[in-house]
Amino acid sequence: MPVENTVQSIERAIRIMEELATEKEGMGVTELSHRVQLHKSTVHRILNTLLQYGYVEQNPNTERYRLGMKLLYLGGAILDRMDIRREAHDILNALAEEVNEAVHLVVPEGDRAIYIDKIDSKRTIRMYSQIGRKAPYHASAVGKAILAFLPQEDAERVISKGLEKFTKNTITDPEKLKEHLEMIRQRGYAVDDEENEVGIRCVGAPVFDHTGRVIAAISISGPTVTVTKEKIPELSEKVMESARRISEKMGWKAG
Amino acid sequence: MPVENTVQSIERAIRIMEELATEKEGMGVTELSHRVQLHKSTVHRILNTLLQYGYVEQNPNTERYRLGMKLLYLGGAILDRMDIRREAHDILNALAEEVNEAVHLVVPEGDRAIYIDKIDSKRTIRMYSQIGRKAPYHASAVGKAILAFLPQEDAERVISKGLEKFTKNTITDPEKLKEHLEMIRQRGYAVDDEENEVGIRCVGAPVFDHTGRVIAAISISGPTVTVTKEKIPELSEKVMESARRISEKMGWKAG
DNA sequence: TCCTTTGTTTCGTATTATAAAACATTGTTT
DNA sequence: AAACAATGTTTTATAATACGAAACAAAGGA
Repeated sequence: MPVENTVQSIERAIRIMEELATEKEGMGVTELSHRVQLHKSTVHRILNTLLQYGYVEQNPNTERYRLGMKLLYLGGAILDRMDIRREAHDILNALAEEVNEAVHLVVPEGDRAIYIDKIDSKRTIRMYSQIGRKAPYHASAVGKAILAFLPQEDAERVISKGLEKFTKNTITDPEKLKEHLEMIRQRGYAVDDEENEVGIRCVGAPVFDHTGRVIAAISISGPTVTVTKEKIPELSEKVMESARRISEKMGWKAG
Repeated sequence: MPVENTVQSIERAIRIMEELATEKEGMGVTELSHRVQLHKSTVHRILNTLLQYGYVEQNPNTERYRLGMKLLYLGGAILDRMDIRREAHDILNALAEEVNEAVHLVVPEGDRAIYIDKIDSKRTIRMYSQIGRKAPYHASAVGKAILAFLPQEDAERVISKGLEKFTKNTITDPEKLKEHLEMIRQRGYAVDDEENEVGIRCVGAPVFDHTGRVIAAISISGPTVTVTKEKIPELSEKVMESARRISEKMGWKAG
């Protein structure tokens, strides 16, 4: 998708890095050039550039390339500017300890919610998640918890872009979603009942700042075998309590 | 520093992103073009490219540019491939809780040690640190803890590159450092006594893998007013115990 | 030994990125 | 109100750069 007034070679570098992000063990030049549909020597030259600056590293034995640690520096700078991450971390830790499931913190980012912190569960059967990844607003507990408390015109804009179907449980009817969001506003928490991913259930609650705006959401997430429907009442109380505590740390006042 | 067979415009994009990483609140086009010494319209075009792909974002009110969340996705992919981070996190949390100081996990990265996880202390007076940033081997507790257990030729290579002076306490004499590393090997822990930064003291210990190689280090770090010299014996025991537990999780066997 | 495959290097030139100039907008000063 | 200053954004001729085809080097397998 070429965009106007952009630098093509930078776009190519971006494509290459994003392709490398999908392969934990890295990739060779030939495979990568097939994937991004660029000539092998072009890919090699771009990789060499990224290699010189630490954005890519090469395994000397396998000669495969993978993302380099310099991206950690840049990502770390972003994490570091997020006050809410600092404020929420202990509360998330305590919550994860208490319920023994994965716990996540997300913030709104464009048309999706982005994971900015997580505490993994200690169970053998776990769900997979990754900082920096995004979740759809309408199909995730954290997304719905944010959507329910966004200003109406913002929520309308999200809904009007269409509600993609991820599983047979995903809410794809705008009217149905709006009713659902009203219910979330009444209850104070949201449930993703295998709407985003089969076999995963999440209970989420919104976080507010000093102006009363929703700025984030947290969730308790796990496989449906451990996050059962019977547990929802208990988990919802706990996630709301933690969200309230984080909100207060962000300057929110009840009422 | 131009390098051969590199793509100049990609290098420029990298320089721009790294400059933006130094300014939490972002920067305008004009300031940025002064800093990277490129024409304003060139900088603008590169920024626009990065903007389109989420690597940079622009505050609509101030028009300032800052790093974008896509870097969090790439950084998250790197964090996610690190098994040690997953294994160590709970142990680090417990340690931080126990000593009420900042706790860090670092791994070797080229000629420095890079921070890949941290637990901040709950005290009012804290030290500043950031995931993705690097510490010099010879002047940090984590660095020295790794250096002391590296194969001799690797340690020699590090030392032969010169020992930069950061404070009046920094060890800059190669012979003195080698004696110091021997002491660390005997004791099993390292101390950074305001060698990297005035007012900061750290106690670190190495982490080993199943082959017996040093693969990481952890530390307890804080301002000298709370991490006092009197506390070093106690803190060293605790940091070594935690490092040993992480080592075992990484497959290390004593003996 | 020959063949295949992969990563790396070379180099002519077509394409791309540059940067100077102009423009649009906002805030400040006279 | 008009003039000025400063900033971000757009336009465009062309110099510079990036591209990609071809060749090369090395390793592994038949």
